[in-house]
Amino acid sequence: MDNENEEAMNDYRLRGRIWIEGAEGTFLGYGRVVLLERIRDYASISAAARSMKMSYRHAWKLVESMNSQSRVPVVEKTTGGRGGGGSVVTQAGEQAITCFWSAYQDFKDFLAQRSENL
Amino acid sequence: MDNENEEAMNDYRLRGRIWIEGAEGTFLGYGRVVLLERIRDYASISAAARSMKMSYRHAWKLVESMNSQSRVPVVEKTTGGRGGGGSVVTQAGEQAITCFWSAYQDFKDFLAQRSENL
DNA sequence: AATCGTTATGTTTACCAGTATATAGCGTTA
DNA sequence: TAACGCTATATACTGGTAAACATAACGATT
Repeated sequence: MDNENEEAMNDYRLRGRIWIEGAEGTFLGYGRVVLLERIRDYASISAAARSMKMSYRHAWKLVESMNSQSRVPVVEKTTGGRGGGGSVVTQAGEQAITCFWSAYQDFKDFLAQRSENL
Repeated sequence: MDNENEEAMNDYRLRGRIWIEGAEGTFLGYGRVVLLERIRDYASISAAARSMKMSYRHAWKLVESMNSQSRVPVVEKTTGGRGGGGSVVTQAGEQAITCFWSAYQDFKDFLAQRSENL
């Protein structure tokens, strides 16, 4: 196909974000899910936060927010003991992760699809 | 259908936002499109801004941003004259409005669709 | 009982987007 | 030519969010 006299290529992109809202606002978003995954990987909120260059305080608040909006906690925390304690992502947490990535993938497809012919 | 022993109704909602990006970042978003529509309705950036309780400065910046990212301006501004001047939304602006609402509607459908069974 | 690294939580600081304020320039109309 | 209300633009202020800082509590292990 000859491109010479065609309209200029579309250099606009459709972009966006999605999140899952619960009773108190955001329940799950991109950052929260990545945090969950890292908590799972490191078995520690503080290590997860460090790995994302996020302040522990902030990470802790996010976990509180998620737990308080879930019937079953997404993260179980242990205080004290050998190594000072730690945290694990529950089955419900794993489901939340999967659920979000599923919606996220569809959303990415949607954006790519609708980015053509803007 | 008997609801007694069913899983609790889903009280999560999938939410999100979308915007169209150009070379310098956001080109069109919800607020910008509403602003465009009001500029069209009032034939004035300042009246449009007032009607949205948005500062004139902010509105003006948004218009600059949109115009600078569009091959053809979306708003044409007139300085001085009867009434001090004014602004009109161009054909390209109208197209931008339509284009965004179209994507927005599809996005709303997507969110509603994916909100079921979270 | 001393240690360790984590969870838990309050307090202060830094930052930035948007608002407020102020002023100049413009050009048609009366 | 005076006036009007809008565009144009600089500077200062503000409020809310995230980061930074600072401790305290905890409990298995040694």
